[in-house]
Amino acid sequence: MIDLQAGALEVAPALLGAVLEHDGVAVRLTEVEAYLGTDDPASHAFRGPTPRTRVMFGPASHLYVYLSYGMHVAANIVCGPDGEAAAVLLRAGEVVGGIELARERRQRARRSTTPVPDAQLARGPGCLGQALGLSVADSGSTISQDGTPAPFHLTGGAGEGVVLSGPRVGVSQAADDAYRFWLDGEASVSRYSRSPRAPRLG
DNA sequence: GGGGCGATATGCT
DNA sequence: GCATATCGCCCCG
Repeated sequence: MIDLQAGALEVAPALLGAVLEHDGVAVRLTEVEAYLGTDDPASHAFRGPTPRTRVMFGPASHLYVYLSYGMHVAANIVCGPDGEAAAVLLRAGEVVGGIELARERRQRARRSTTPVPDAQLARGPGCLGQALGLSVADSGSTISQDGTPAPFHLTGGAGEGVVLSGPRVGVSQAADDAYRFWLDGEASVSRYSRSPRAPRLG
């Protein structure tokens, strides 16, 4: 059982290997990123609460979902104490349950009909959101770890496999902090891509 | 594996 | 109003 009330830098690596289940599909998390809150210029919470980011400021064990580029949904697990806007972005995972349903959802969200390899069904934040069938309406949903009825269930995690870390993907602020964590050797881990707006490495 | 672009809610000015 | 966005996909070498 993962202590989601801990800080994002502690929760993020602990989530690797954990399985998140929702609406018929289960994903084993292989890649995540920590976002620290109002102290973190890359976090959506940096400039204080807004209607969209309100849930990040609430208690842990809830989901923060937002729309990206008008067509992708990305999901974060809210962590830290109530009032602190810590969260962990779910970047990628391996579909370990409901794979047929995940395929259908991904296929429907795509324009082309070229088949998606199984390892890529939840590779990337937008793809993971599609595989789980998420929408922004799921923002604020509760996550259960003990079997209590809830729209989202989290099991396992904490200490399996080799955890590597590096800079977060696509962030222009604090672009050199190693707040991205992933499991070594997993095919479902997305390729690293630095934000074009991030300052050049010195 | 690099480059270009879609398609739109959000939040600042 | 408008720049931006925790992206993904296709096309081209």
